Amino acid sequence: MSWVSVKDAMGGKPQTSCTVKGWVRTRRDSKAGLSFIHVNDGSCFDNFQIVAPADLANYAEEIQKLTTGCAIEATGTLVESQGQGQSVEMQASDIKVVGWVDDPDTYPVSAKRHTFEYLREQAHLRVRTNTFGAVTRVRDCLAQAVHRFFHERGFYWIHTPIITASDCEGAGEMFRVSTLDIANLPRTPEGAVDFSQDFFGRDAYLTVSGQLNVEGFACALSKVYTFGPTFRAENSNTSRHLAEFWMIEPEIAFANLDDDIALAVDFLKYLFRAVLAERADDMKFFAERIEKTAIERLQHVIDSDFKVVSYTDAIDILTKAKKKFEFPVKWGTDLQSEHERYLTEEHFKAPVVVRDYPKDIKAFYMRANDDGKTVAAMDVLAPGIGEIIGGSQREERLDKLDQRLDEMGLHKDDYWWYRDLRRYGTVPHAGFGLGFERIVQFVTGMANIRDVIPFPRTPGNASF
RNA sequence: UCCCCGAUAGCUCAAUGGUAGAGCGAGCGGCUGUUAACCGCUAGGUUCCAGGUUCGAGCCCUGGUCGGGGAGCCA
Repeated sequence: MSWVSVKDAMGGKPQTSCTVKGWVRTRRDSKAGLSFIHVNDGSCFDNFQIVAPADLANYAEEIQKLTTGCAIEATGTLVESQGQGQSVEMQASDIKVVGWVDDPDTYPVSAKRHTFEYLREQAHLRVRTNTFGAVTRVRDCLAQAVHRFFHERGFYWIHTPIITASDCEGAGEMFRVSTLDIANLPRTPEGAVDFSQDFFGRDAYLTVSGQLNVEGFACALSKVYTFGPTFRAENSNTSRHLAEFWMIEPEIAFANLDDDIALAVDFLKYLFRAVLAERADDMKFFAERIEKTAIERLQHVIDSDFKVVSYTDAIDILTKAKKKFEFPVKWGTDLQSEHERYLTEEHFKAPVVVRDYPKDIKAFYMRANDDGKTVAAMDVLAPGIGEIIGGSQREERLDKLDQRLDEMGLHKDDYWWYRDLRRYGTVPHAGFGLGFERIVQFVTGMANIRDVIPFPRTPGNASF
């Protein structure tokens, strides 16, 4: 039998017949001889009102026993609603109960307010709530927009490896990947674990970044990006960190830091426009119930000219600021989040790009500037959230790259293929990285990053 | 990982070291073209786990687990 989504039913023509399927959110009985059933199937934020007349064959036996969470299939005629709150509803002629709720008293997602902390323990059911349904749709909208943005501009999506044999990526603690018997590890004569007997014939890890890999593809296909899972084994217990998260990393060839910044600005504006246009229903909910400024702050970023300021000038601004900072402002040290927030929220009152950071606080692959002190790195700071993007122009000159590897005590042999890219037709290139969940957080206003990913993985928690 | 706070009914929270309570949810009934409706009644407890102090521990002490806020690290 054909059926339609709740979204389509609500936009349907009165006096037409259809079937909808979904899960009961609430049921109210009226002694006027009918029940009101609100059904949601995830196709949109709103619930669909089904009017069940008492003369349905299963009215007393089943309809009046429906509780939150039951799955039903309802067939009837669309009519203009006699009540407030919806324009179209269904006058049902047949309602089948597809799945009952085993014990309504202990149904974990009953029709009442729940804390996000509690719902996190019910991650398989929390998506049936208004908030998590909305988060899921917005997350999908953003993911689709990410691919659309790059596709429209001729970028290729590169599936960089999840497993890496490179333990020198330097971006954080890594998860080891191994098939060795932990209870009975093979040993070398010296007593070390013998990874030559492991699956890959050496030690291996889960990736912390696809950047080094994707640089190779940029130096052949010109415009590329990664969008995939990323893993950090850091013992971080914050509302902004996950052990498993999704990261987006574009990389462009024949490009400098200015091109990189322009791309980042376009990218953010594109994503925010997409979500405002496509998920107005969910964004209205976030603005009403989660974060009052959810919509206006996206619009603000879309309408703003991003300010671009050098790190050195940013230090100057912070030094002259009347505000007292907990951490001292000093050239050569990284900006604290309080410093970043001052720049974007108080001084510029707009999104800010800070560029040209001291080389000693940045990674080896960032391109040395002519001043000998700074590198072509940039961070995009947004009001209300702080750092949202980090990127750089990459060092394409082999002698300069080797110099940095030496200075930082890294072994050239470990980077042989990365160095090859500088030996064979090297070109200026640049890119940036952005944590997908942080964008979802910024857009929705959700305070904890664990609530914007379906099944969060954090230290001490890999449930579900 | 560090600092601070917390864990009691399905959920959110009360309870001077002395009989464990309320609201919501659930069940039953009433009322109503209703909107997370409203009114009444009923049921519902290994007080996170393991020890300890005490005549007596939800409450005090020790250790642990998990959660929250902040910090660091970052995306």
